[in-house]
Amino acid sequence: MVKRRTQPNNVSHPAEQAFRAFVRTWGLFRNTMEPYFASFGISGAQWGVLRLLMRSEQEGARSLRLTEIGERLLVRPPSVTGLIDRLERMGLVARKPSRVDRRATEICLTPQGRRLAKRVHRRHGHQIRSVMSTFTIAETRQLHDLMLRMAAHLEKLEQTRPGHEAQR
Amino acid sequence: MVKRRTQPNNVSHPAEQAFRAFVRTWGLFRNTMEPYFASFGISGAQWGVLRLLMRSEQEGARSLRLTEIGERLLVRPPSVTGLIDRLERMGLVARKPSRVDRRATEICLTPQGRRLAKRVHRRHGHQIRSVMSTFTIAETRQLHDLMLRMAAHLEKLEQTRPGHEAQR
DNA sequence: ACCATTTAGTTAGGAACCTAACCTTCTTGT
DNA sequence: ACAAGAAGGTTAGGTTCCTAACTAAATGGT
Repeated sequence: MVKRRTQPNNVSHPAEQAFRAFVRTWGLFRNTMEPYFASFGISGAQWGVLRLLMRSEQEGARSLRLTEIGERLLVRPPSVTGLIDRLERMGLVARKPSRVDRRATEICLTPQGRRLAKRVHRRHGHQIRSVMSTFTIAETRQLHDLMLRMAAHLEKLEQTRPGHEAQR
Repeated sequence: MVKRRTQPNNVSHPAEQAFRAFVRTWGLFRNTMEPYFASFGISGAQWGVLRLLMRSEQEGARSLRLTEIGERLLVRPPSVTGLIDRLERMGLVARKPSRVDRRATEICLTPQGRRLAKRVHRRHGHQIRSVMSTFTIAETRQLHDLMLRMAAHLEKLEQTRPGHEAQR
């Protein structure tokens, strides 16, 4: 019985420690953010959509397609369908058929959705700075840099993953 | 109409940039890890449970309570119930009533669950190092440190949050 | 001793993800 | 021109999370 490539018990590779810390921190982050969004009557994912629509309005685009929303939020089409269904039922968002492509649906904010998005946006900077307030500016930039690098790496991994032909 | 505490359009605070990068990276991370776990026929959450049980076996404790599992995985009791239900149905885990506390249930690995956990564990180091392979060792340690600090901060925030009496 | 509270776990119902399979409509190769 | 394939979106069914409300057992104060 040969022991190979195995760390001594309880002493793991630095990569594994960082990996676990990342997972755990995400859990705590989620547990912090969801109640915050709930205080506005929405979820984190819903804020993602509202924010995206608000942004694209500011850039002159009045609406987005489901597919575009999914790509930007890293979520697959069926999830977007459900997300938009609920936002539409809440009166925050509206679907309208695209003129140029009869398969496509355009999503835009309703006036009520726009008001809510602005209300959240006004408080959001506060919330973010509160969550990030343990870090100095230098550390914040370090984190930003590490996250961008990791994201780029994961995107590259995804492209080279087997069984990855036509999807996404 | 006074503009206060608002960043010029599209140029956000460093904290906000890091925050967004963290969220986006998590999305990519999830999209990488879930298919990996799926190749073993389990989910990330299920691996969390199997790993915890494997660890506690190594430390001499043959079983864990639902509540303990939930605390360690940062998940609430009803989620643990469902998670264990499915693992039990898959034959990877078994429930048995505690002798010392008739309210409590002890969860332990079945032989099949133990075999699977070991099989995943053998590949897991590889997978982790592949995900983290963009980082130098120094950067990995930096990430680890930042994550631990952020986790500690979020735990502190949680304790000072209003409406937080007897839960968790 | 006994009643009130706390703790362990479950159930019910809802949101956010996923894959697989499907219908339409657009695009493209011949 | 037209059939094959790609692309936009939905439906079906499953997992993982949540809160609220519940049962049963343990604990603790008087």
